[in-house]
Amino acid sequence: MRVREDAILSAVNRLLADKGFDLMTVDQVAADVGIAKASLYKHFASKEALAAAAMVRLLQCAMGVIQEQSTRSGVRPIQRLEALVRWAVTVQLAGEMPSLPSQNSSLRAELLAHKGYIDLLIQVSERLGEWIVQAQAEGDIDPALPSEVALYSVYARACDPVPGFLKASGQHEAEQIVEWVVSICLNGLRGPQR
Amino acid sequence: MRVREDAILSAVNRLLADKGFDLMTVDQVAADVGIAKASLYKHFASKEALAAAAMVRLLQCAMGVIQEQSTRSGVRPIQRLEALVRWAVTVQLAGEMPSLPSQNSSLRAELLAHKGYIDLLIQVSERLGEWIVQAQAEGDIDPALPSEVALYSVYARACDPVPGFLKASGQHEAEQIVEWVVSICLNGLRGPQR
DNA sequence: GTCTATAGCCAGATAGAC
DNA sequence: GTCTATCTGGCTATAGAC
Repeated sequence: MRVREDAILSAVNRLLADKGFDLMTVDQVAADVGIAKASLYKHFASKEALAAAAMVRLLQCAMGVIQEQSTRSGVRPIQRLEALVRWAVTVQLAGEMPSLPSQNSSLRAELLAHKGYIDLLIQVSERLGEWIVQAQAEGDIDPALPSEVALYSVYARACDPVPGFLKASGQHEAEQIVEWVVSICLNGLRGPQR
Repeated sequence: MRVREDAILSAVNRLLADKGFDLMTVDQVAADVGIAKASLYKHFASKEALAAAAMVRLLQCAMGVIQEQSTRSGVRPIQRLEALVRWAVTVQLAGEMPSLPSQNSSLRAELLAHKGYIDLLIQVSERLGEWIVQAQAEGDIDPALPSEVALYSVYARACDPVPGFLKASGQHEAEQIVEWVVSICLNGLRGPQR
């Protein structure tokens, strides 16, 4: 059932964003959805599969943002990148960005074996890579930087602890926090002042 | 016994850097040190206490770097900050930076109750805060940025996934990776070009 | 303070009826 | 596909001898 699985993934997404993979329990997922744990396992083979499916959904959202930015005309590549970074930071600040530990080996294995996930990840990386190279040609990203470095720097905004800390301090508006984090990111990639 | 506890904390530090708090097991710590698990609990009351002690040791190292930088004369505040960021990134890249999940509640509670930890954290934050304000006065950090934002951005370099990813790609030297990450961080804080 | 042995708990996963 | 009930294993922490 498609609707049921969507509800499951929403719960997984929320729990991953809230507690992370290691502290998320399948019992909690089942409780949040309102079904028995055994029923969950009829839809997804393992806890790792749950996380993988949530990550696929996230990457699909990212591709949506990328597609949307691609249709804008008369826009510099750096502005498309900025829009994607802003989206990522906004989602994270809203507590809706699932976070996976890069350390967990069973999870890594499952993710690397998940064709849908890998394919999407490659797609996203290639699209962003193009924008980065173009932005370097226009001088908006330091041409001395390998595009790989810029790509990882963009990806890292999805798990940046800074927005969360600033939000927890309670002294700033969410929109303001997003602007700071986005501009710090892009200014960092722009390179030294001349 | 002081030597024994130092060996324990070294093992904890290594395991925290390698697997993180949730995946680190007390059994592994005991095995690494070469003693029985029950003996471990004679030195530290809980797994959380182990992590807290490791974090205190890390903050002491950070204070050491700060003190050392304070003695340098004729050096701009931004250069002192740069040295600290470089130290953090280097430690992290060497796989010696313990990482704690900001989500785990039992751990957070124990850390916040640990006076030695909190005091050190405040000390470090105040010292770095001074440098940041001075760097803003000299135009090396965007004066429009609350110093708090810059402080968190510096702290975040200790758990930045970018150096690890770049190292895993195997295409770059560690020194080169450190320089990229450090300069991206400082350029980001410098603000927009004029 | 060190050990062996074990208590107690909890989480992932499964069995089997409906 | 959903449920209740249970298995299984691993983990934190402790008991108790030496």
